[in-house]
Amino acid sequence: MAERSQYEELARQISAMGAVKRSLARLLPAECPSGSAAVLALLDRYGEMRISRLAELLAVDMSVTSRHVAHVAGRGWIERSPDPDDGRSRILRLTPAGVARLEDLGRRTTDLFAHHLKDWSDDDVGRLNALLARLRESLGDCRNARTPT
Amino acid sequence: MAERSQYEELARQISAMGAVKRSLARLLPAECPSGSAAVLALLDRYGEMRISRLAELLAVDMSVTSRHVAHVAGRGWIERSPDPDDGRSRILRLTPAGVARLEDLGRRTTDLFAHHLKDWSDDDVGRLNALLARLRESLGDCRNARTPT
DNA sequence: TATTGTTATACTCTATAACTATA
DNA sequence: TATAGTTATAGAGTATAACAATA
Repeated sequence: MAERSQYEELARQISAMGAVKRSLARLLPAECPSGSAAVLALLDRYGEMRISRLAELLAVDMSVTSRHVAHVAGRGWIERSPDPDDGRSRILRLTPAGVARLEDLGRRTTDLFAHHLKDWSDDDVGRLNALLARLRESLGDCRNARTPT
Repeated sequence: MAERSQYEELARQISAMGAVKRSLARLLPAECPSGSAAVLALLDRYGEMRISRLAELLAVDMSVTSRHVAHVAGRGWIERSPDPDDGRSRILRLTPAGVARLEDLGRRTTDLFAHHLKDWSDDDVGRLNALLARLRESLGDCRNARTPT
């Protein structure tokens, strides 16, 4: 259990990550905004899946996911085939064009980090990745169990 | 210098922080959205300042900052006094009502973290805070030096 | 002429709710 | 009746550009 002031500092840091996120987003071509890029990245990492699963991984509502998916499908970066087990669903899968697009995106972000994070060690980046993953897991179920005003 | 795959993982983690940020935002009263909360927090931490300085700290355009400031000023949480050294500027300062509002916000976020981050040590939280601060510093000047498409 | 700040406009991302189709 | 997905609508946050006032 950490001190209260550390929690407030953490809240400030999280809030300020928006600026970092925007830096990354500015790297992207106008045709492929960050929502689209996230869809492609997850399909690459976890393989084909349905929209509901994608929405879970993105941690956004299914309606939002549906729009992002429609966007990338319209560009030919993914294909939607019928789900043999459930007529209501379709299976999403990267196309070769989607893979190519994703490789381009990976190159852009890698270039940015390689330039600005020159003095970070492999371990530094790994530690940050691990802590962020843990943070998301710890806060993962905030969505449903809360006390708003 | 870290490996390429770690950079791509970092990009994914940063992108996914949006969900964590929204969890925090859902704690806030409707009257005080996250932009307003950030203004109050920075004025508390750094003391009175002008809009342009606030925009720098928020890492957001001055036009955006201007709107957030108008919102919190309208609620009486900050006051704007003329800048004796520059007739174009005004000095922003927390009011007692703003301090009270901020204390309430701090209580909410602290409660959330205390509940969900029970198994985090003081050092864990401190390490994450330090790494996030360093990340923002390393990427701090991305805004002006880039190669979009 | 340059800078501080404000406002108008537009775009992205998001959630809620209503709706269709299938289970 | 319940679930997967889509679409319409609304709201927050942001950037760009045009503008006012002062330096």
